[in-house]
Amino acid sequence: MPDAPKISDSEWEVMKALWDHEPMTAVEVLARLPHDQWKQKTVNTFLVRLETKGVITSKRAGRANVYRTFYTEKECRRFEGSQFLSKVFRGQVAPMMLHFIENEELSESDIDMLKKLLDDRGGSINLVSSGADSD
Amino acid sequence: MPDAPKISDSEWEVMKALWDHEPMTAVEVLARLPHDQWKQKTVNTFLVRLETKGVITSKRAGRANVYRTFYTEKECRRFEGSQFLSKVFRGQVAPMMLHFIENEELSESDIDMLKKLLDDRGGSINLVSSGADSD
DNA sequence: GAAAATTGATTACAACTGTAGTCAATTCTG
DNA sequence: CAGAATTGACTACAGTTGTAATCAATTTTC
Repeated sequence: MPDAPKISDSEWEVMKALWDHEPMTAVEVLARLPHDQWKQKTVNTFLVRLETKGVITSKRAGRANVYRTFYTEKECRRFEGSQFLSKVFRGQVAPMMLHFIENEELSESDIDMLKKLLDDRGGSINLVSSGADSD
Repeated sequence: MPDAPKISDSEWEVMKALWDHEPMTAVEVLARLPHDQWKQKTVNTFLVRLETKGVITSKRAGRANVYRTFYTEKECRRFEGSQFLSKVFRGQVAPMMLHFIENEELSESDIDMLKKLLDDRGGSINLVSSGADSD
C-alpha cells in the first residue's frame, strides 16, 4: 500500500463523488457535485490532474472517458489523518481526541459507541465488527 | 473570534515554534526549528507571509523584528480541525473518532482518560483537568 | 573610519491550485 | 450530408506555497 499522493481540498470533493458511485464519466461526476459550485470544465481538469497524480484511472468507453478511483477512501483517510495529526496536534493522539470531544457534536449513541470501542481496544479485539459503520 | 486565515503545512511549523516561545526574532525562530530543514531566509519569508495574512504581528526592537502570534494554537486547531473533519470525513465526527481509535497508537492511560471524558461528556464537567495535556 | 557582519526588504521562480476557455474531433439531427 | 451538439485535449492565468537569493541599511569590529 504505497502512500497516496497529496490530494488538494477541491480534489477531495471530486474523489468523494467518485468513491460514492464508481465508475463515472466526467458528466456524471459533475451531476453528483453541488451544481452551482462546479462547472463541467473544472471537473474535467480535476479528473485529468487526479489521473496524472495516479489517484484515479480512466478508460475510454465510446465517446467518453470513464473514471475509477485507484485508492480507497480508507487509504486516503489514513494518509490525510496522519498528516493532520502530526501537523496540527504534533502527533499526539490523545489531545486530538480530546479536542474533538470538546469541540464537535457527539450524540448520546455516538458516545456510547466510542466508549464500547475504547473498552474493546486494549484487549486487542477486532474493532471493525462492532456494529457501527467503520470508515 | 474571527476565522483564522488558512495556514499552510510549512507555515504551521513556524507557528508551532512561535507558540512554544513567544515572542521571538526570526533568528530565534530558526533556532527552534529543525536546523537541517530550514534556512534563515526561508524562515524570514514565512514570518513576513504570516504577518501579511494577519496570523502573527511584529514589532521592531532595535535591529530586529520581534514576532508574536495573533491567534492561539487552540483557535487554529479549531479551524483546521473542522476543515479536516468536513473534507476527509464528510463532517461525521463518530466515524472520524473511530478511524483514529483504529489507526493510531493509544496507550492504556490514554484510553482510560478518553473513557472518562466520554463519561463526563454531557455532564459538562471540566474536561481539561484530567492529567493529560489538553490542547 | 573602513571593512565586515547582521538583518530586514525586495525579488525570484517553479510547482501546485482553483477556475475555466478554446480547439478539434466525433456524433447526432433534421 | 451539413449544421449543431458533445466531449476530450490543450491552453490560460492568477494566487498560493516552498525555497531561497540579492540588495541595502545598520551595526559591529579592527
